[in-house]
Amino acid sequence: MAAAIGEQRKQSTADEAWELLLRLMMVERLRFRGVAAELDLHPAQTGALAQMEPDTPMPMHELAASLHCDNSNVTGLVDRLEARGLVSRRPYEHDRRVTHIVLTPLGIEAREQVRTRMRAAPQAFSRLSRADQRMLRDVLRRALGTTDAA
Amino acid sequence: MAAAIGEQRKQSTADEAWELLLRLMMVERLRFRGVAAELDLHPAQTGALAQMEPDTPMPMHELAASLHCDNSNVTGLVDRLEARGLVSRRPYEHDRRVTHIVLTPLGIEAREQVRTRMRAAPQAFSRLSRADQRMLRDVLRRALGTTDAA
DNA sequence: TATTGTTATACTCTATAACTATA
DNA sequence: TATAGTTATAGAGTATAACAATA
Repeated sequence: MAAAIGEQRKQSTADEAWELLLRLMMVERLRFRGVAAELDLHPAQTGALAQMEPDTPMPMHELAASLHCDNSNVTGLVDRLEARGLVSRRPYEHDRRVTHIVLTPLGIEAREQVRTRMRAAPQAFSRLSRADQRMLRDVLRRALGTTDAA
Repeated sequence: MAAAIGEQRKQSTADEAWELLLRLMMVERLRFRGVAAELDLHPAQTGALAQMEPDTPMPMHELAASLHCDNSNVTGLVDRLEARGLVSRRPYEHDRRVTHIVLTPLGIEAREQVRTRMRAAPQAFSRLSRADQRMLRDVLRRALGTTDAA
């Protein structure tokens, strides 16, 4: 039952941890989708909102870069967010090629919804003792680099 | 610079761990996309392949369930995988409403590619000591339930 | 009656290429 | 020349509703 076709050889400890993490993320992805659906937004749209800061105009090409997609993609994305009243375009005087995007009050609210809902730890974590939670956090800090390296 | 608008109040230890995890997954998502792109497949298509087992025919509605999407979605998905020679449809005699999907040899190979490439732990984990790796794995096991509960 | 898979429809995402207006 | 954003185009994902075949 375990050694089916000879599929899995030796799995390192790190690989085992990664497998567990993938399983967790599969579950959590449903939460993402649920939040987006409740706001009647496409997942990509919630992603865009999550990238933005209130009162912080963002050049469209910068949004494209954060989303790892083409500029042309952002045009339509912003069109639809703007039609929904969540963001608005604003010309940027110092470089007239650039257009800035800003969150509207409605957009700020939606963005807060997304962030607060997604920032809550998964249910699976509440199962852990406080010591385990600290251990998990500290190990992840070390993995990602205490400073900022990703 | 840290307390901008009063955005973040108190963040629990579990929430901190979750935030780190989200940061990790943002990076790893690029790996997913890269693997799919290298195989010239859409991410959803690689997901479908990953769900299937070699020599294990799968009803289409079951595939839809694993992917958390509608049956009608799977029709087109399988159409395209079949056109690529990665899967094939097979009638199921015992219930003639059902169609089974099976991986072709080419599909098995692609599925192996996807799985082996995605099963490797992220680079961030190699930065950890063996003790940390074990700790991470064991905590995650406890979080997800040693048995199977998610 | 309920389920499986398909079709039709509509909307969104996504990339590429060509275009403009700037720089 | 290079960059920012748009447009046009094409292909894929996704859901809903309606449908035929089967249970």
